[in-house]
Amino acid sequence: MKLEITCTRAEANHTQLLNCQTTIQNLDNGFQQMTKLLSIAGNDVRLKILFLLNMENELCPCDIADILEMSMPAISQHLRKIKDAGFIASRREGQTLYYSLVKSETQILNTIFTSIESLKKSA
Amino acid sequence: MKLEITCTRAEANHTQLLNCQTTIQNLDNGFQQMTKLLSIAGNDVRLKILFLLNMENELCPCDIADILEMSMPAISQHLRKIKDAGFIASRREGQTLYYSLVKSETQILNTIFTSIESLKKSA
DNA sequence: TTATTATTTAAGCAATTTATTAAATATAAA
DNA sequence: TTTATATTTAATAAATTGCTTAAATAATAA
Repeated sequence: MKLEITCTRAEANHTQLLNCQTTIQNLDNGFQQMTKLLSIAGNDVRLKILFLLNMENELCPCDIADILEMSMPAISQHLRKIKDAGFIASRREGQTLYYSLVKSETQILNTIFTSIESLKKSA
Repeated sequence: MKLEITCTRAEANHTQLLNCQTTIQNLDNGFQQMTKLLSIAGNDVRLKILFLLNMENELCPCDIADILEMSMPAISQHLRKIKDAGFIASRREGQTLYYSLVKSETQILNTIFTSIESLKKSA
């Protein structure tokens, strides 16, 4: 495992830096998966969609569009992105599609939702 | 609080939708702050920087550039973005700037870091 | 079949992101 | 003062994001 040192300050501990590099590389899978979740949730609209699905169990695109006062295509495209990432699933009932959280993939979101609620207090 | 209903399906419970809208609006401050954190952390490079700062307590831009094998300006611009958001701080020691996490603002990240580490197992 | 409703998809576009390269600061050393 | 090192800033440019509008599906109702 190579480590190109560009910084010449004495304090730079090459062993420390190499160790950091190894750790980051070993956790590559974790970083990839977590970045996927956070980049999905790191958008105002999508975070609200995820929160709402957690709160209401399932909602159709139309409900979400009404609640967030946004257009259907805008919501639909966010839903598609979240679904492609595997964090929500849909079931059809007639013309209506119901979206819901894939619980096994979204455990970390519970911490985030709780935190959002607690941030209210300090407002 | 108005609610424009665009969906005509019978199951759509207007009270439920209005309640959702109220909840989302009441938590506006929480959503804003959480979106800020998640949009910062929802980038591969920045998530790794935050993880490294948590692991090593403080690092200079040069260390981070070496570890992640990226250019100094690229790292510097990520650091600036994280710092502008208030999640890291810096102290100067001669020519070197040391960056570290602002603990009070990054508690939620601990859950995320733990999760990254545990995702390794299932790889 | 035709019309209506729920939803998605596609095309286009403005705004944002993230890297690169080159130039500017800031501190320390010769 | 001149030079070197650590870092930031600025100017681009390519890629991505997230909306809009219009068209395409899919299921239901008339």
